[in-house]
Amino acid sequence: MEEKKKARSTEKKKGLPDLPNAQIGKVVLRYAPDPSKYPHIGHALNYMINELYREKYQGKAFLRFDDTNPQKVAREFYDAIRDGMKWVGCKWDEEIIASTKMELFYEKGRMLISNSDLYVCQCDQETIRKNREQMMECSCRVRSVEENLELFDRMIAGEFPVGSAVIRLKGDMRSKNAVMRDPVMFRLIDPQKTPHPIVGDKYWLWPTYDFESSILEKELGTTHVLRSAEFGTMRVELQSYLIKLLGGVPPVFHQYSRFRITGAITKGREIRELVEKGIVLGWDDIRLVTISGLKNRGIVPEVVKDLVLEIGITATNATIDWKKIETFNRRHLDASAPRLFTALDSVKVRVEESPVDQITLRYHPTNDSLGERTLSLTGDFFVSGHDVFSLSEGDVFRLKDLFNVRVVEIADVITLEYAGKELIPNTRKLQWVPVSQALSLEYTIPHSLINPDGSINENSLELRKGVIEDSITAFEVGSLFQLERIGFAKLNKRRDRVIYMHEIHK
RNA sequence: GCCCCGGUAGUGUAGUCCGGCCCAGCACUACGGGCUCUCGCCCCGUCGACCCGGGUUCAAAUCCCGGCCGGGGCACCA
Repeated sequence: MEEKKKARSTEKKKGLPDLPNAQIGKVVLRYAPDPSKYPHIGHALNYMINELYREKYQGKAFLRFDDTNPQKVAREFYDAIRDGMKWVGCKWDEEIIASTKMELFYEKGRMLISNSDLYVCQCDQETIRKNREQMMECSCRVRSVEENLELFDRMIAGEFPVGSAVIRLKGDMRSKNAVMRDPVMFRLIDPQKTPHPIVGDKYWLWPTYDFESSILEKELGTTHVLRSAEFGTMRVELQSYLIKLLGGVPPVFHQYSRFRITGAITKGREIRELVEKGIVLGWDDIRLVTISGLKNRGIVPEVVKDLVLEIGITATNATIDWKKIETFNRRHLDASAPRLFTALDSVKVRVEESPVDQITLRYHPTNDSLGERTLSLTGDFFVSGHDVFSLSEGDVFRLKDLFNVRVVEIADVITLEYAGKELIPNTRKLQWVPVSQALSLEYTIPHSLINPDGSINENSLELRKGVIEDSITAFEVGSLFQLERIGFAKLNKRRDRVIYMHEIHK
């Protein structure tokens, strides 16, 4: 019994569950973002899910931009998405931009019209909506193939005003699934008013998502669609139906639930509001969970994988605690980040007759590859004000990794005296910065953007000052550190003798 | 309103298909302890859950029915 329990607990653990109908080497996946927003952690998770399955089955993956709504897509997002995917560590074999496949969509449109699967509908939007609700077919449905073909080409040519006609699928107006009730496959969009960032003002007639993605699913030979549940289960029937009409085999659809992050704003619209109101500094603000925000914050991409493996691809709504992200990140950073001494709200102390004038310290207690630095000492040090606060005259404490000191006098400058080199068990140990090697530190601490009551926290950036050892100048801007006894931090910039950093997390 | 889907400790999950090996496993958090020249990492321990009500059965987290709660969808968005 004991053994069985053990087997059960160790057997799982790593990796995502198997996909149905998946064979090594034959899986075809696609990342299908729509370039109308900056990618956030949710997209990162989606990318990673696909990436993990691509690896698991040694499959093929496409990056496919579903950019068939010129009213929404914008140039800047294509690169933001590519960058996000690269950061997360996703690989793709080929990139497809849907808007460059318009002739294919038209060709398939004509084919389906010829097969009487599509028809031109000239009812207005409201009528279409009502008819679908009441399961009623409209008279446009009986138009001849020839006439449909002619109208289709005239729509492509821009001869119809926007809104005056659409192309619909001859579905099933009596279906329980409302999506199957003759959905719109093409609609008119004025290219003069909203030119497309990739193809400009060339096209009037644009496929809808269901049509576009189904065509491309078939062309690409997609075997598995892994996406979040926001697409809805009703679309699966439609898209499968369309793919069959085109002579393809529908992929396996796997839709996992969306998730929330506690203390973070994940809705694109709300992030946009924060950016526009100037509450955050931009889409890459360190308080945001956009991919660029996380990257800026100092979250390492491995965390995305950790999260996916932890959450899996279940249908239940998951709430990710931001603390979880910190925990995962801390583990990665703990192994790789150099340690540095910092004193916040620094206070100067003087050690009289300091017997040591130089010391070499490792950047990491166990990671040899990070090397070491040598600090020269004059007897004058900075320590954190917070530490000094609780000191009384006569107290003995230790300057960490250096020697013990006894408090002689607490005045403007705190005077200490050397009190031995040997480590005394249970002594307090304070980190220190030699005055001769101290640079000013501007330390920003990000707090949650949301107050416990749900309102926006307008003061979510706390600024603290201190000093940091000048060893930091040996590192590049963007490097990640552990400031001992303070937290993990990222170097943002250096200006003259001032170092700018922010706290990634404790 | 109409369609789906889901509800296992504070959180995330395993188990549910094919009822017994589950008086429910793992991880994070919290708490306690150990290690450590960091308030970090690591190690050990403790608390803690099958939404509710019926039914089927020798036996139900697992099957059936009803309820409650949560999520998604029902666009000329993706």
